[in-house]
Amino acid sequence: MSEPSTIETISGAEMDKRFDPQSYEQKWQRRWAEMDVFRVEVPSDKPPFCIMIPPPNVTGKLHVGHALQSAIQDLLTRWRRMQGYNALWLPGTDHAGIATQLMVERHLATEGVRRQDLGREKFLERMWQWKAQYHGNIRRQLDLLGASCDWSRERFTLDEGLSRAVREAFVRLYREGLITRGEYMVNWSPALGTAVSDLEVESRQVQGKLYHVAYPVEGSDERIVVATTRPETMLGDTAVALHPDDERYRHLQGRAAILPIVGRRLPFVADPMVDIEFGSGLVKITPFHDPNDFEVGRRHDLPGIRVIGRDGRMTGEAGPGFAGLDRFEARARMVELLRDQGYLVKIEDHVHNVGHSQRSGEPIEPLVSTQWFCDVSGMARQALEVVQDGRMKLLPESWNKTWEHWLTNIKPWCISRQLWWGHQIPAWYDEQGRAFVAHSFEEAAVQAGTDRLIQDPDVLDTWFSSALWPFSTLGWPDDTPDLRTFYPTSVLVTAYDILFFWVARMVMSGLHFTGDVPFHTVHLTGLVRDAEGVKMSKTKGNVLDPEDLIADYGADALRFTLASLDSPGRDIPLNRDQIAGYRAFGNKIWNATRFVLSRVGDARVQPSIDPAGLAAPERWILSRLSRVAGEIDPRLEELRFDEACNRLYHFFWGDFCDWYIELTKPALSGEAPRPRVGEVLLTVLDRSLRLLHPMMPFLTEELWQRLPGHEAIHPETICLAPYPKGEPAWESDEVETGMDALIQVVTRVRALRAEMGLPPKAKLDLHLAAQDERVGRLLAEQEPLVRFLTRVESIAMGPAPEGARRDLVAGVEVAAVVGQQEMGEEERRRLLKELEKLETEIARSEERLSNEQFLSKAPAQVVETGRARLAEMKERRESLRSSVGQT
RNA sequence: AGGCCCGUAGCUCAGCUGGUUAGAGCGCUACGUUGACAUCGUAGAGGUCAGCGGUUCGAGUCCGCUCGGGCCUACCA
Repeated sequence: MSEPSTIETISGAEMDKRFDPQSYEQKWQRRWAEMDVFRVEVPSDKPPFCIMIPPPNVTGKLHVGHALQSAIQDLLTRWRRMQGYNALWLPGTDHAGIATQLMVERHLATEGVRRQDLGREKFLERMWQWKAQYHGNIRRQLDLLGASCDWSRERFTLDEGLSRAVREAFVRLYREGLITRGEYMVNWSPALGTAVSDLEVESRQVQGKLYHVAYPVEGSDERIVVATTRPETMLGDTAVALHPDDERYRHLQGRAAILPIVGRRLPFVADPMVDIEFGSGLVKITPFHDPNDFEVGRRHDLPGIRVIGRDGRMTGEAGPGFAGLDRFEARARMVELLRDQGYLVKIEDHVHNVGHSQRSGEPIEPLVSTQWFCDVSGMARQALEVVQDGRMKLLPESWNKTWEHWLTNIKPWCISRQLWWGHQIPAWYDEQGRAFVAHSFEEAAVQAGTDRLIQDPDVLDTWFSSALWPFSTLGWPDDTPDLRTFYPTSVLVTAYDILFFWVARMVMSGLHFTGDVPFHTVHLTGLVRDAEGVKMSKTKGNVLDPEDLIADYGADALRFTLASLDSPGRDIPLNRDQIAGYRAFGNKIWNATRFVLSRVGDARVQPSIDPAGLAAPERWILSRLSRVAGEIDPRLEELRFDEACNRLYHFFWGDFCDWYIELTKPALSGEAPRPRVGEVLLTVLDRSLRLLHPMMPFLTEELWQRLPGHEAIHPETICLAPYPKGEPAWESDEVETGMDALIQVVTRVRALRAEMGLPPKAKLDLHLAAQDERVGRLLAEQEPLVRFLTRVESIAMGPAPEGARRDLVAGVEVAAVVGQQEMGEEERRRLLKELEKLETEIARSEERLSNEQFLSKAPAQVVETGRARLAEMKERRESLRSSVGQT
């Protein structure tokens, strides 16, 4: 796809009028790769900065959420790199156990093949082929975005290195007694044929039925009533529970009920789990098919009966009429039988929550099963602490409570999965079924004293390996230079929807295995939604594909859009209009550069500029640039990408293009020459491009390479040029105040023209009178500029003549003389309306300024500005009155 | 049931520790095209900051309640 790229000289101002991102974006991505600019060296004198990519599914496709996260990660990495950090963005992918295996199984199904037909080995071969086929997609897409990853350090969770880390972690936890194997109630997904963790179960509200069933009491004519949403589980009942304090059922204690249909004896047990208020206050207990009942069963030593199997069908133990039936068919059958035999008391509609398998969508079947569990309670406490004591920051902080709540209510993590794609559990069984957990078969064989061992067929939850990602990718468990240099990493950027799946587990395992947090800061982004704020989904057809967006608008526009929409604590509505808006910004930057290059003659970019000897417009833009540059680092340090983007956008478009470039025109044309305008233009452009580079890497590189003299900043690439900072020597309040007045005067005159309904070319004479002497001087010096920008005939410095239309802005009285022009009715009405507003404003201001409380309690500064404001409003009122009064 | 977030211009959103006249983008209106850019320029219209109460000299901002919307956690059979 790529013709060999040549390093031709890119200069000259023969630029197209419209910019075309396609023409240069991938060229630069290739060239950066050839120059190897993103590879980090270790050890290094530079301070380390490191971000681990949240590894996407190795065979997946990046969605806009990935694009958002990647844009931010790349922004941070490029910014730190330019600041002189040894900045590593480590890329990689996840094997994504269930998701990927499902994909391949579905693919096989089209050939009429099941994985069981192939057998484990052959099936895994297919999996690896699949991985090989799609693996390149992720890199290709990240390249499209302009990601500055160090691909020499790319990792995959099933790589040998990471697999070793997984085995090491497993063995350690096992030896510490934190990983155990046991028979417990788990969330079983019949369609997937595996257990899943609590997090992989999503509860959905379901319109169901509540069946009230009569159970005879043994040795009497009494019948008690129990309620259930799942009558089919009755077949596995082994008790009926009541609350120990429930007076109504005191007489039942020590006795038993008889299970209808089956006739089994069900002892009554007293357990506080029963809610006296709900239903009859009696609960049927099915220890093997309900998580609560499982606990009750344990407490009372009740037997369990497995009536539903792993395939979701009734087992032989369910009895002849049921064995082999699907669990939902069994429900219908049971209801029918109960009704026929007079046990069914009533059926009510009942809205309740039912756990569904997140991956397959079907209802979870709670089953008792032998699985591997990880006790994370101790690690959870540590993870809680590091947020509380500030060793790790969650941003936005509003997540702290959720973090706390989840970690304090955490249960053992079921880590085994009945799948083939993943890290096979490093446990081997001898012929007696004893388990030996070890790093390898050999080690297990030594422990067991035999090599007649069979490895546990199950694999680990995908998130088990992801939990080790921040350090396994750096070489852990070995003590590597990378690990020493980059761990703990700097920032984690991810969406809040995997806070528990992934972030919490990384923190827990990081603290446990390395004794340190895996990252200092977690930046939780919102979820990207469509223009209406609706979650994107394939079925709704509202999915925006980053590749399409890049093709339509360019990667830079997409990146800038995403970064500016990343406000804390909010989901992100993305629409094409916004991206088009930032593409226009790219075009603006392109054309501003085109203008500068075509007009600056021999001038060159200056590494530094001494403002002494420069005229006010030059000193103004340098001052503005310095202030904006000084605002970017703090914003990026706080991860406020939206604010950083907005400031740069407004500086470049507003200050630089709308004003400064316009201000240079009379100077460049020779109409009103000023010193070193070209140098200033180029230097401001250079720094602006550098400031924007982390957000818009391609465009800024493409343009920066064309600036004469850019080599003095960095010989090769803007990627490695220093990130600009504020230049205190450039900043001047006086110049900014004066130029601000000039800008406001110009704006006011233009508005006057429009208000008076004057054609743009109608003659106008201007009188300007500044209250501040320095402002007056600046206006006088720049008189040709003001004339150029306002297109007035003449400007006189001094008080307004009789009959002029007067106004006051920024302490400057602006008076326009318009020949015999009469004031129109419309304009007169507008002025009167404005005067009226001004009057109420003045009244309010006077009231406050005469308030003793305000004067004594408010800070002097506030009182001061209040007074100045009042004075200005009064003057403005005078001006307006005279304008209105004279008609 | 508990927790969290949100309600600011027609739309999507900023507004930091309370302090002048509440901002942006898009959209809308009028005008403008002999050269940086029509992916543009100039000027403008548009908001009782969901509601009520409180704290304060001062509240979009802090506190309480109400209404409306969203999300997350939870075993009510």
